[in-house]
Amino acid sequence: MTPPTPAILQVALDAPIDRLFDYLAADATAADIGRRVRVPFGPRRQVGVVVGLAEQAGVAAAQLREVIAIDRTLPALPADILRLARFAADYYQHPLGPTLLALLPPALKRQRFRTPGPAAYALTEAGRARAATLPARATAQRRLAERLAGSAVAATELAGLRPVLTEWLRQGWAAAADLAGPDQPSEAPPPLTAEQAAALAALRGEAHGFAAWLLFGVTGSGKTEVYLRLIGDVLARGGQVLVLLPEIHLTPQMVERFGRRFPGRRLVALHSGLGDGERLAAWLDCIDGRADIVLGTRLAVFTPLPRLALIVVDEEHDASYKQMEGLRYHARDVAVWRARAAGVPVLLGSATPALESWANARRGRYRLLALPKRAHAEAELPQVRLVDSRTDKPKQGITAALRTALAENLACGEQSLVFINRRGYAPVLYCRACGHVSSCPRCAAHQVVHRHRDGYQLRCHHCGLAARPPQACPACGSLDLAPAGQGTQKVEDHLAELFPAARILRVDRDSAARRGAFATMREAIARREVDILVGTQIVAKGHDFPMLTLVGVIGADQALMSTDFRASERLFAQLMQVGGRAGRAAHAGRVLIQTDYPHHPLYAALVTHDYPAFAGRTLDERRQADFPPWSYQALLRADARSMAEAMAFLDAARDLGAGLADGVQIYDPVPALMPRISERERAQLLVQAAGRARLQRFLTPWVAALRERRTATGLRWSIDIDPLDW
DNA sequence: AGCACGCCGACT
DNA sequence: GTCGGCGTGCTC
Repeated sequence: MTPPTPAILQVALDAPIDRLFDYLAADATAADIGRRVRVPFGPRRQVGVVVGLAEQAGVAAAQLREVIAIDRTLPALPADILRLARFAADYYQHPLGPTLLALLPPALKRQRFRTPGPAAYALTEAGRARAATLPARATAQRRLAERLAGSAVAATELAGLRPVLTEWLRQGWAAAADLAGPDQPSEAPPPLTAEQAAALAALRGEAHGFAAWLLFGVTGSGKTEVYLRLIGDVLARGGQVLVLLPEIHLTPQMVERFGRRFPGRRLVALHSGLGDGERLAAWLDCIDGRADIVLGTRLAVFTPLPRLALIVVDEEHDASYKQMEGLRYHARDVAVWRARAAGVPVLLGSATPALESWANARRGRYRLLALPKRAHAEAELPQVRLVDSRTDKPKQGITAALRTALAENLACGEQSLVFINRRGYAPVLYCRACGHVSSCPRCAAHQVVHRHRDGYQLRCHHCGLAARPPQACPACGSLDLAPAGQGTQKVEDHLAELFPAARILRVDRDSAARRGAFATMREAIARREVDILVGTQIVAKGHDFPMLTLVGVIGADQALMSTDFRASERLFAQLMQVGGRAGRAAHAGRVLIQTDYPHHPLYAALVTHDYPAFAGRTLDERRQADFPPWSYQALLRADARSMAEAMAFLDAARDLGAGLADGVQIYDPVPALMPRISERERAQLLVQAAGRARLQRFLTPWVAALRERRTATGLRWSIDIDPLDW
């Protein structure tokens, strides 16, 4: 009998090479596909994932090396996740290895195949007997026995008792256990409105098999309640549910709400704010099928879930679903693909759907469900008023109309929000003598004035460079320098002058930067310890502030001037959201928007809360210009020390693509909207086609050819499919 | 991405 | 005379 030929493993590695590597493994079987392996790679060792088994290697036998170890202690990545990764790698033109390794929890990318211990421990019967007869001097053992006396205890709470625990486990006095869910009754669901009931009935009618639903519901219409009801059905049938949320900030609130509704269910939060250990434990709960509900940010879309039966994407229009580097995926789109592959429904929810999704609903690819009214009958949509800032000239950014409204609200003891999407004190430092403005030495951007200790600091929002403000103008020597325009800090100062008795809180990335600061601020607001909030978009996203009855919007107009064709879509969504903060419960709300363009159709649609009108008009404009969603785009970006180098690469790329382009339009390379960041000159090349398939057929060979070429030193490039940012 | 190999300037 | 600059090429 001849010994069996050693199997050859095809391994995906975290190297920016779009290729698999073959290794010898004497005892490997098909069951190892999806498992982690440690392999020698050049002079180093690397962790990879087995993606296939072969009888023959693609390289000469002499080149083959043995795998060092196969990790058989952890579950292998299931086939559906391998397929999902392959789809994402192909579609987003990213090598498979880095794609696969990006979807593993960071703890699993490390060399040592350390398996995490059980999540919780409990006493065994023998342990209980032992505990009763412990001698008094066995203090550590007594402490352990006391901790474990009740129900199971989480491993993380047994720190310091580790050695004793190990001994007790060895003796069979303690054992791994499941953490018991809190033993409380589930919160009674609120009654449904007629619209919610209708949406739910439609969803329930087709709860099996793939379908993509767009749940279009105004803020406060109770989208979450629809999710919760549907999730309840799925859980009752034994399914797992994946819920995607745009921001880490939103997960604690949602986890709490889901936890109250489904107290006996295993709920797992998955986001980048977790420590490596917690993240691994959460991921293992998912892949092993213990988790019932997974709440997570975009990366959670790749989580293995053996019983997956429903995917929900909340605030589906949110741009934070798009990854901006590496594998530049859009979690909503990946979710739809995954749902189709898994044969389960996917529910996309938003008050202001992405125009891509709206168009998909109009084309019949997604089914539209609408919740046009607020859930509480008494809570009317906020009244939106435009303040003409050409006639009511703002002082320090605030018009008389807004000042009066703030004073009124303050007098009634109600909360107000002043929304200004500009961090810092003022957007620029300006020389009144010659007109010079502060600019970053490393970027093509202005330096923003920030308050700093007792004075000011100039900061670049692109590269982070901070500098002391000059005494005199660097251009003309004049001493007449002044911060120009408004930022959150200046508005905060000005409001403090206008309303000395008011308690003012600024909420922006700077003030919320410290870990937990945001939660602390949210609690202060909820306890009504704040009269006026000043904030950027960070406050606009999905937070309930029931006492808030007035929202003032400053400086919205600048988004109307943007060259980015998506700027107006973003502005509309942002203003709808921030307006939705006003008057959610029983209090009616008011929104005041200061603008020089009170007749602009975008604002007109806001006043009437008419997203469909806005979307319809904007889609028509996009169709005229042949922009997405009427076309599909890919953006090749390059950066180098000089613009000429970046452009030369893109010129060559364009020439390389010219022969491949079939039904694909390749535009000329142009400098990026932000042509210099951190002393790197940036340029880009747009490729566009009428259909996804056409674009893909072009991109695959083109990007492969680009990767083949050796690029000039110091030049970096990347490809972004369905780019959202210019 | 790392990391080694390889061919030209300023140092003990 | 070497130490080291980073250009170029490879990793089963």
